[in-house]
Amino acid sequence: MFSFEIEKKSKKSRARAGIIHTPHGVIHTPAFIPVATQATVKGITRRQLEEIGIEAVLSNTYHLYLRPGDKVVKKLGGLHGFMNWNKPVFTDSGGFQVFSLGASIEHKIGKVGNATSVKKIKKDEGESEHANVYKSDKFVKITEEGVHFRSHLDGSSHFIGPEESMKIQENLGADIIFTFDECTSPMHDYQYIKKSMERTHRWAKRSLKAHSASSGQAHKDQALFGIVQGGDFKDLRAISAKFIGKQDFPGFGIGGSFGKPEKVLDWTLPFLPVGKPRHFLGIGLVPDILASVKRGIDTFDCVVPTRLGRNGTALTKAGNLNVRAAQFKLDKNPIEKNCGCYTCQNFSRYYLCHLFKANEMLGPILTTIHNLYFMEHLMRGIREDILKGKL
RNA sequence: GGGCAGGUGGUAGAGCGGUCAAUUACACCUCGCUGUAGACGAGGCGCCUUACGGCUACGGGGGUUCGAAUCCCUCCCUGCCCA
Repeated sequence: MFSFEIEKKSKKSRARAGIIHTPHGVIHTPAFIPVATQATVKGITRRQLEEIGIEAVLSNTYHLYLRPGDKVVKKLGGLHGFMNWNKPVFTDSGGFQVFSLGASIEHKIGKVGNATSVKKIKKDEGESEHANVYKSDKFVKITEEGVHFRSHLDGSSHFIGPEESMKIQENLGADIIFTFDECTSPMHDYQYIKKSMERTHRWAKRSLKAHSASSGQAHKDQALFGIVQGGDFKDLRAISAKFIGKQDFPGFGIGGSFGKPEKVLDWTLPFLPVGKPRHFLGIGLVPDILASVKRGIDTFDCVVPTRLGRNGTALTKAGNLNVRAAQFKLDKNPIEKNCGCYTCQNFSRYYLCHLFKANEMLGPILTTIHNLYFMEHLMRGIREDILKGKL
Protein backbone atom coordinates (compact mmCIF):
# COMPACT_ATOMS: atom_id res chain seq x y z
CA MET A 1 0.00 0.00 0.00
CA PHE A 2 2.85 2.34 0.78
CA SER A 3 5.11 3.53 -2.00
CA PHE A 4 7.21 6.45 -3.01
CA GLU A 5 7.45 7.65 -6.54
CA ILE A 6 10.02 10.18 -7.63
CA GLU A 7 8.62 12.30 -10.41
CA LYS A 8 11.61 14.43 -11.06
CA LYS A 9 15.17 14.70 -9.84
CA SER A 10 16.81 18.07 -10.03
CA LYS A 11 19.92 18.47 -12.11
CA LYS A 12 20.96 21.52 -10.14
CA SER A 13 20.83 19.93 -6.73
CA ARG A 14 19.80 16.74 -4.95
CA ALA A 15 16.24 17.97 -4.73
CA ARG A 16 13.46 15.76 -5.96
CA ALA A 17 9.74 16.06 -6.46
CA GLY A 18 7.70 12.99 -5.72
CA ILE A 19 4.54 11.42 -4.46
CA ILE A 20 4.17 9.33 -1.34
CA HIS A 21 1.30 6.86 -1.65
CA THR A 22 -0.39 5.73 1.53
CA PRO A 23 -3.59 3.83 2.32
CA HIS A 24 -5.23 7.19 2.98
CA GLY A 25 -4.09 9.04 -0.07
CA VAL A 26 -1.06 10.76 -1.45
CA ILE A 27 1.39 13.40 -0.34
CA HIS A 28 3.03 15.49 -3.00
CA THR A 29 6.61 16.18 -2.03
CA PRO A 30 8.49 18.13 -0.93
CA ALA A 31 5.81 18.66 1.67
CA PHE A 32 5.36 20.33 5.00
CA ILE A 33 3.44 18.19 7.49
CA PRO A 34 1.77 20.24 10.24
CA VAL A 35 2.03 18.84 13.73
CA ALA A 36 -1.13 17.55 15.37
CA THR A 37 0.32 16.31 18.63
CA GLN A 38 -2.94 15.64 20.41
CA ALA A 39 -4.84 14.55 17.30
CA THR A 40 -5.51 18.12 16.33
CA VAL A 41 -3.61 20.81 14.54
CA LYS A 42 -4.13 23.27 17.35
CA GLY A 43 -6.94 25.66 16.62
CA ILE A 44 -7.64 24.44 13.11
CA THR A 45 -10.52 22.37 11.77
CA ARG A 46 -10.26 19.68 9.15
CA ARG A 47 -12.07 21.85 6.64
CA GLN A 48 -9.60 24.66 7.17
CA LEU A 49 -6.70 22.27 6.69
CA GLU A 50 -8.26 21.00 3.50
CA GLU A 51 -8.86 24.50 2.20
CA ILE A 52 -5.24 25.33 2.84
CA GLY A 53 -4.29 22.21 0.93
CA ILE A 54 -2.65 20.26 3.72
CA GLU A 55 -2.24 16.62 2.72
CA ALA A 56 -1.01 15.04 5.95
CA VAL A 57 -0.53 15.69 9.65
CA LEU A 58 1.77 14.29 12.32
CA SER A 59 0.49 13.14 15.70
CA ASN A 60 2.26 11.92 18.77
CA THR A 61 2.56 8.53 20.41
CA TYR A 62 3.41 9.75 23.89
CA HIS A 63 0.63 12.30 24.21
CA LEU A 64 -2.10 10.09 22.80
CA TYR A 65 -0.93 7.09 24.80
CA LEU A 66 -1.43 9.15 27.95
CA ARG A 67 -4.65 10.76 26.80
CA PRO A 68 -7.09 9.51 25.72
CA GLY A 69 -5.10 6.27 25.46
CA ASP A 70 -4.10 4.46 22.29
CA LYS A 71 -6.65 1.73 22.92
CA VAL A 72 -9.39 4.32 23.09
CA VAL A 73 -8.24 5.81 19.82
CA LYS A 74 -8.17 2.35 18.26
CA LYS A 75 -11.69 1.67 19.45
CA LEU A 76 -12.87 4.92 17.91
CA GLY A 77 -11.47 4.15 14.51
CA GLY A 78 -7.79 4.90 14.84
CA LEU A 79 -6.53 8.41 14.37
CA HIS A 80 -8.32 8.78 11.06
CA GLY A 81 -11.67 7.94 12.56
CA PHE A 82 -10.98 9.58 15.87
CA MET A 83 -10.16 12.98 14.41
CA ASN A 84 -12.21 12.50 11.27
CA TRP A 85 -9.27 13.07 8.98
CA ASN A 86 -9.15 10.67 6.07
CA LYS A 87 -5.83 11.79 4.67
CA PRO A 88 -2.38 10.50 5.57
CA VAL A 89 -1.23 10.67 9.17
CA PHE A 90 2.25 10.29 10.62
CA THR A 91 2.92 9.50 14.26
CA ASP A 92 6.14 10.27 16.01
CA SER A 93 7.34 7.41 18.19
CA GLY A 94 7.61 9.24 21.49
CA GLY A 95 11.38 9.43 21.05
CA PHE A 96 11.37 13.18 21.00
CA GLN A 97 9.78 13.27 24.44
CA VAL A 98 12.78 11.34 25.72
CA PHE A 99 14.56 14.55 24.97
CA SER A 100 11.96 17.23 25.56
CA LEU A 101 10.98 15.80 28.94
CA GLY A 102 14.50 14.66 29.73
CA ALA A 103 17.70 16.36 28.69
CA SER A 104 15.91 19.49 27.56
CA ILE A 105 14.86 20.07 31.13
CA GLU A 106 17.94 18.67 32.85
CA HIS A 107 20.19 20.83 30.77
CA LYS A 108 17.82 23.73 31.17
CA ILE A 109 18.04 24.48 27.52
CA GLY A 110 15.57 25.24 24.84
CA LYS A 111 15.20 22.76 22.08
CA VAL A 112 17.82 24.30 19.86
CA GLY A 113 20.24 24.70 22.72
CA ASN A 114 20.78 28.41 22.41
CA ALA A 115 21.18 30.64 25.39
CA THR A 116 18.29 32.88 24.52
CA SER A 117 15.76 30.14 24.93
CA VAL A 118 16.84 28.90 28.31
CA LYS A 119 13.84 27.80 30.27
CA LYS A 120 13.60 28.43 33.94
CA ILE A 121 12.12 25.47 35.68
CA LYS A 122 10.55 26.41 38.93
CA LYS A 123 10.22 23.22 40.84
CA ASP A 124 9.67 24.01 44.46
CA GLU A 125 7.06 26.60 45.03
CA GLY A 126 4.29 25.59 42.74
CA GLU A 127 4.92 28.71 40.76
CA SER A 128 4.61 27.10 37.39
CA GLU A 129 1.70 25.13 36.16
CA HIS A 130 3.72 21.94 36.16
CA ALA A 131 5.74 22.38 39.30
CA ASN A 132 3.26 21.04 41.78
CA VAL A 133 3.29 17.63 40.16
CA TYR A 134 6.98 17.14 39.70
CA LYS A 135 8.88 18.71 42.49
CA SER A 136 12.48 17.73 42.00
CA ASP A 137 11.89 14.36 40.33
CA LYS A 138 13.23 13.66 36.91
CA PHE A 139 10.70 12.92 34.22
CA VAL A 140 12.69 10.43 32.25
CA LYS A 141 15.03 7.53 32.91
CA ILE A 142 16.60 5.77 29.97
CA THR A 143 17.70 2.15 30.03
CA GLU A 144 18.63 -0.38 27.37
CA GLU A 145 15.11 -1.72 27.52
CA GLY A 146 13.44 1.59 26.95
CA VAL A 147 12.38 4.71 28.76
CA HIS A 148 10.69 5.14 32.08
CA PHE A 149 8.54 8.24 31.91
CA ARG A 150 6.62 10.26 34.38
CA SER A 151 3.44 11.56 32.87
CA HIS A 152 3.47 15.33 32.46
CA LEU A 153 -0.26 15.18 33.13
CA ASP A 154 -0.43 13.56 36.54
CA GLY A 155 3.05 12.37 37.44
CA SER A 156 2.21 8.70 37.06
CA SER A 157 4.95 6.30 35.95
CA HIS A 158 5.04 4.68 32.54
CA PHE A 159 7.38 2.68 30.39
CA ILE A 160 7.81 2.87 26.64
CA GLY A 161 10.34 0.85 24.73
CA PRO A 162 10.51 0.03 21.03
CA GLU A 163 7.93 -2.74 21.30
CA GLU A 164 5.54 -0.57 23.29
CA SER A 165 5.94 2.30 20.86
CA MET A 166 5.16 0.02 17.93
CA LYS A 167 2.10 -1.34 19.68
CA ILE A 168 0.84 2.12 20.53
CA GLN A 169 1.44 3.34 17.02
CA GLU A 170 -0.34 0.31 15.66
CA ASN A 171 -3.33 1.17 17.80
CA LEU A 172 -3.20 4.78 16.69
CA GLY A 173 -3.16 3.53 13.12
CA ALA A 174 -1.13 6.20 11.35
CA ASP A 175 0.04 5.60 7.80
CA ILE A 176 3.64 6.46 8.51
CA ILE A 177 5.18 5.67 11.87
CA PHE A 178 8.66 6.02 13.30
CA THR A 179 11.07 3.82 15.19
CA PHE A 180 11.51 4.51 18.87
CA ASP A 181 14.66 6.59 19.25
CA GLU A 182 16.42 8.87 21.66
CA CYS A 183 16.76 12.42 20.47
CA THR A 184 19.93 13.67 22.13
CA SER A 185 20.67 17.14 23.41
CA PRO A 186 23.28 19.41 21.87
CA MET A 187 24.66 19.67 25.40
CA HIS A 188 25.52 15.98 25.51
CA ASP A 189 29.12 15.07 24.81
CA TYR A 190 30.47 12.85 22.07
CA GLN A 191 30.67 9.76 24.23
CA TYR A 192 27.08 10.03 25.38
CA ILE A 193 25.76 10.70 21.92
CA LYS A 194 27.70 7.75 20.53
CA LYS A 195 26.34 5.47 23.21
CA SER A 196 22.85 6.82 22.72
CA MET A 197 23.06 6.45 18.95
CA GLU A 198 24.12 2.82 19.24
CA ARG A 199 21.23 2.18 21.57
CA THR A 200 18.90 3.94 19.14
CA HIS A 201 20.20 1.56 16.46
CA ARG A 202 19.36 -1.43 18.59
CA TRP A 203 15.96 0.09 19.27
CA ALA A 204 15.49 0.57 15.54
CA LYS A 205 16.07 -3.15 14.94
CA ARG A 206 13.72 -4.01 17.76
CA SER A 207 11.13 -1.62 16.34
CA LEU A 208 11.47 -3.25 12.96
CA LYS A 209 11.20 -6.72 14.44
CA ALA A 210 8.14 -5.86 16.51
CA HIS A 211 6.56 -4.22 13.51
CA SER A 212 7.18 -7.18 11.23
CA ALA A 213 5.99 -9.65 13.84
CA SER A 214 2.67 -7.97 14.35
CA SER A 215 -0.26 -9.82 12.89
CA GLY A 216 -2.60 -6.84 12.89
CA GLN A 217 -3.77 -5.77 9.47
CA ALA A 218 -3.60 -2.12 10.48
CA HIS A 219 0.03 -2.62 11.25
CA LYS A 220 0.71 -4.18 7.87
CA ASP A 221 -0.57 -1.04 6.24
CA GLN A 222 1.80 1.13 8.20
CA ALA A 223 5.13 2.23 6.83
CA LEU A 224 7.79 2.24 9.52
CA PHE A 225 10.50 4.84 9.02
CA GLY A 226 13.89 4.38 10.65
CA ILE A 227 15.43 7.35 12.43
CA VAL A 228 19.00 8.50 12.01
CA GLN A 229 20.69 10.12 15.02
CA GLY A 230 24.29 11.03 15.80
CA GLY A 231 24.06 14.54 17.13
CA ASP A 232 26.36 17.18 15.80
CA PHE A 233 29.15 14.77 14.87
CA LYS A 234 30.04 13.99 11.30
CA ASP A 235 31.38 10.50 11.90
CA LEU A 236 28.45 9.48 14.09
CA ARG A 237 25.97 10.79 11.55
CA ALA A 238 27.66 8.77 8.83
CA ILE A 239 27.68 5.64 10.97
CA SER A 240 24.04 6.13 11.86
CA ALA A 241 22.92 6.83 8.30
CA LYS A 242 24.76 3.76 7.00
CA PHE A 243 23.36 1.55 9.71
CA ILE A 244 19.78 2.74 9.52
CA GLY A 245 19.97 3.10 5.75
CA LYS A 246 20.70 -0.56 5.18
CA GLN A 247 17.79 -1.77 7.32
CA ASP A 248 14.60 -2.71 5.58
CA PHE A 249 12.73 0.52 6.17
CA PRO A 250 10.46 2.01 3.48
CA GLY A 251 11.57 5.49 4.48
CA PHE A 252 13.75 7.40 6.88
CA GLY A 253 13.63 10.16 9.40
CA ILE A 254 16.55 12.37 10.31
CA GLY A 255 16.29 13.41 13.94
CA GLY A 256 18.13 15.44 16.48
CA SER A 257 19.17 18.29 14.26
CA PHE A 258 19.71 21.46 16.18
CA GLY A 259 21.28 24.66 15.03
CA LYS A 260 22.46 24.14 11.48
CA PRO A 261 20.43 21.34 9.94
CA GLU A 262 22.11 21.50 6.51
CA LYS A 263 25.33 20.26 7.97
CA VAL A 264 23.65 17.20 9.40
CA LEU A 265 22.07 16.47 6.04
CA ASP A 266 25.39 16.70 4.26
CA TRP A 267 26.72 14.05 6.64
CA THR A 268 23.63 11.88 6.43
CA LEU A 269 21.70 11.85 3.19
CA PRO A 270 24.49 10.50 0.95
CA PHE A 271 24.25 7.24 2.89
CA LEU A 272 20.50 6.76 2.59
CA PRO A 273 18.89 4.94 -0.34
CA VAL A 274 17.95 7.47 -2.99
CA GLY A 275 14.66 5.87 -3.88
CA LYS A 276 13.12 6.08 -0.43
CA PRO A 277 11.53 9.13 1.20
CA ARG A 278 13.44 11.15 3.76
CA HIS A 279 11.61 13.01 6.48
CA PHE A 280 13.35 15.76 8.39
CA LEU A 281 12.01 15.58 11.91
CA GLY A 282 11.19 18.84 13.62
CA ILE A 283 12.62 21.15 11.03
CA GLY A 284 10.58 23.97 9.65
CA LEU A 285 12.27 27.37 9.47
CA VAL A 286 12.00 28.69 5.95
CA PRO A 287 15.74 28.93 5.21
CA ASP A 288 16.25 25.45 6.64
CA ILE A 289 13.55 24.09 4.39
CA LEU A 290 15.06 25.50 1.23
CA ALA A 291 18.51 24.22 2.13
CA SER A 292 17.13 20.83 3.10
CA VAL A 293 15.12 20.29 -0.06
CA LYS A 294 18.21 20.98 -2.11
CA ARG A 295 19.96 18.24 -0.19
CA GLY A 296 17.23 15.72 -0.85
CA ILE A 297 14.67 15.97 1.92
CA ASP A 298 11.11 15.09 0.96
CA THR A 299 9.00 15.90 3.98
CA PHE A 300 9.20 18.08 7.07
CA ASP A 301 7.22 18.46 10.22
CA CYS A 302 7.58 21.32 12.63
CA VAL A 303 5.58 23.06 15.31
CA VAL A 304 6.84 26.47 14.32
CA PRO A 305 4.09 27.65 11.96
CA THR A 306 1.34 26.67 14.38
CA ARG A 307 3.10 27.72 17.55
CA LEU A 308 4.20 31.02 16.13
CA GLY A 309 0.72 31.63 14.81
CA ARG A 310 -0.78 30.86 18.17
CA ASN A 311 1.69 33.16 19.87
CA GLY A 312 1.11 36.08 17.56
CA THR A 313 3.84 35.83 14.97
CA ALA A 314 2.94 35.60 11.30
CA LEU A 315 5.21 34.20 8.63
CA THR A 316 5.76 36.44 5.63
CA LYS A 317 8.11 36.57 2.69
CA ALA A 318 9.83 39.46 4.43
CA GLY A 319 10.31 37.44 7.61
CA ASN A 320 8.43 37.13 10.88
CA LEU A 321 5.79 39.70 11.65
CA ASN A 322 4.79 40.26 15.26
CA VAL A 323 1.08 40.83 14.90
CA ARG A 324 0.85 42.00 18.52
CA ALA A 325 3.14 44.98 17.98
CA ALA A 326 1.59 48.35 18.71
CA GLN A 327 2.53 49.60 15.25
CA PHE A 328 -0.22 47.44 13.75
CA LYS A 329 -3.07 48.85 15.82
CA LEU A 330 -4.29 50.93 12.91
CA ASP A 331 -2.69 49.04 10.05
CA LYS A 332 -5.28 48.27 7.40
CA ASN A 333 -3.06 45.94 5.40
CA PRO A 334 -3.48 42.20 5.56
CA ILE A 335 -0.64 40.22 7.13
CA GLU A 336 0.81 39.89 3.68
CA LYS A 337 -0.24 41.56 0.46
CA ASN A 338 -1.28 39.19 -2.31
CA CYS A 339 -1.60 36.30 0.11
CA GLY A 340 -4.49 34.07 -0.87
CA CYS A 341 -5.22 32.69 2.58
CA TYR A 342 -8.58 33.07 4.26
CA THR A 343 -7.10 35.36 6.89
CA CYS A 344 -5.46 37.77 4.48
CA GLN A 345 -8.48 37.74 2.20
CA ASN A 346 -10.75 38.84 5.01
CA PHE A 347 -8.91 40.58 7.82
CA SER A 348 -6.43 43.35 8.42
CA ARG A 349 -3.49 43.61 10.73
CA TYR A 350 -5.35 45.98 13.06
CA TYR A 351 -8.02 43.38 13.64
CA LEU A 352 -5.54 40.59 14.31
CA CYS A 353 -3.59 42.91 16.59
CA HIS A 354 -6.74 43.61 18.53
CA LEU A 355 -7.68 39.95 18.77
CA PHE A 356 -4.33 39.10 20.30
CA LYS A 357 -4.42 42.04 22.68
CA ALA A 358 -7.89 41.08 23.76
CA ASN A 359 -6.82 37.47 24.13
CA GLU A 360 -9.49 36.29 21.74
CA MET A 361 -9.01 32.82 20.37
CA LEU A 362 -9.78 33.92 16.84
CA GLY A 363 -6.40 35.66 16.73
CA PRO A 364 -4.38 32.46 17.12
CA ILE A 365 -6.75 30.65 14.78
CA LEU A 366 -6.49 33.19 11.97
CA THR A 367 -2.74 33.56 12.29
CA THR A 368 -2.27 29.80 12.32
CA ILE A 369 -4.35 29.55 9.15
CA HIS A 370 -2.14 32.12 7.52
CA ASN A 371 1.08 30.46 8.65
CA LEU A 372 0.02 27.03 7.44
CA TYR A 373 -1.07 28.51 4.13
CA PHE A 374 2.26 30.27 3.89
CA MET A 375 4.10 26.98 4.46
CA GLU A 376 1.90 25.02 2.09
CA HIS A 377 2.43 27.54 -0.68
CA LEU A 378 6.10 27.75 0.00
CA MET A 379 6.28 23.99 -0.53
CA ARG A 380 4.13 24.12 -3.64
CA GLY A 381 6.39 26.77 -5.09
CA ILE A 382 9.44 24.68 -4.34
CA ARG A 383 7.82 21.64 -5.90
CA GLU A 384 6.90 23.58 -9.01
CA ASP A 385 10.44 24.83 -9.31
CA ILE A 386 11.81 21.31 -9.09
CA LEU A 387 9.34 20.04 -11.68
CA LYS A 388 10.25 22.91 -13.99
CA GLY A 389 13.93 22.31 -13.48
CA LYS A 390 14.44 25.65 -11.81
CA LEU A 391 15.69 24.36 -8.50
C1' G B 1 -24.07 70.01 60.14
C1' G B 2 -22.33 65.31 62.88
C1' G B 3 -19.98 60.23 62.93
C1' C B 4 -17.05 56.65 60.76
C1' A B 5 -13.75 54.84 56.71
C1' G B 6 -10.48 56.27 53.11
C1' G B 7 -7.07 59.11 49.54
C1' U B 8 -0.15 54.97 47.16
C1' G B 9 2.77 54.36 40.41
C1' G B 10 -2.11 53.56 33.86
C1' U B 11 -5.82 50.48 37.06
C1' A B 12 -6.78 47.43 41.36
C1' G B 13 -4.41 46.88 45.69
C1' A B 14 -0.01 45.76 49.46
C1' G B 15 3.15 48.46 52.61
C1' C B 16 1.98 51.47 58.18
C1' G B 17 9.19 54.94 61.07
C1' G B 18 14.89 53.20 58.07
C1' U B 19 16.49 47.24 54.04
C1' C B 20 10.76 51.82 49.48
C1' A B 21 11.31 54.29 43.32
C1' A B 22 7.75 51.20 46.71
C1' U B 23 5.28 43.42 47.03
C1' U B 24 1.59 41.56 43.70
C1' A B 25 -1.96 41.33 39.77
C1' C B 26 -3.89 43.43 35.49
C1' A B 27 -2.96 46.85 31.59
C1' C B 28 0.91 48.63 28.51
C1' C B 29 5.85 48.09 25.62
C1' U B 30 9.63 44.84 23.40
C1' C B 31 11.42 40.18 22.30
C1' G B 32 11.71 34.78 21.87
C1' C B 33 9.60 30.13 20.16
C1' U B 34 12.59 24.10 15.16
C1' G B 35 9.76 15.41 15.74
C1' U B 36 4.41 20.82 21.12
C1' A B 37 4.80 19.71 29.52
C1' G B 38 3.65 25.84 25.16
C1' A B 39 -3.58 30.17 23.40
C1' C B 40 3.37 29.82 26.18
C1' G B 41 7.70 32.12 27.98
C1' A B 42 11.41 36.15 28.95
C1' G B 43 12.57 41.22 29.80
C1' G B 44 10.89 46.25 30.55
C1' C B 45 7.36 49.56 32.72
C1' G B 46 8.47 57.75 37.50
C1' C B 47 12.43 61.23 35.09
C1' C B 48 17.79 61.76 33.49
C1' U B 49 21.97 58.16 32.58
C1' U B 50 25.32 52.96 28.61
C1' A B 51 26.41 52.21 33.63
C1' C B 52 27.75 54.06 38.42
C1' G B 53 24.64 57.40 40.14
C1' G B 54 21.38 61.51 40.52
C1' C B 55 16.50 63.82 40.74
C1' U B 56 11.23 64.09 41.79
C1' A B 57 7.51 61.07 44.13
C1' C B 58 2.67 57.56 48.08
C1' G B 59 -4.02 64.07 47.83
C1' G B 60 -2.04 69.76 49.22
C1' G B 61 0.53 72.42 53.07
C1' G B 62 2.98 72.40 57.69
C1' G B 63 5.30 69.69 61.75
C1' U B 64 7.88 65.62 64.85
C1' U B 65 12.39 62.68 63.82
C1' C B 66 19.19 61.47 62.39
C1' G B 67 15.37 59.38 59.02
C1' A B 68 8.24 59.76 57.06
C1' A B 69 4.23 56.46 52.00
C1' U B 70 4.27 55.13 57.23
C1' C B 71 3.50 59.49 63.39
C1' C B 72 1.02 64.62 64.52
C1' C B 73 -1.74 69.19 62.84
C1' U B 74 -4.43 71.41 59.05
C1' C B 75 -6.80 71.99 54.38
C1' C B 76 -8.98 69.62 50.11
C1' C B 77 -11.43 65.42 48.10
C1' U B 78 -14.20 60.48 48.05
C1' G B 79 -17.53 56.68 50.18
C1' C B 80 -21.02 54.95 53.85
C1' C B 81 -24.15 56.14 58.05
C1' C B 82 -26.93 59.79 61.14
C1' A B 83 -29.41 64.66 61.02
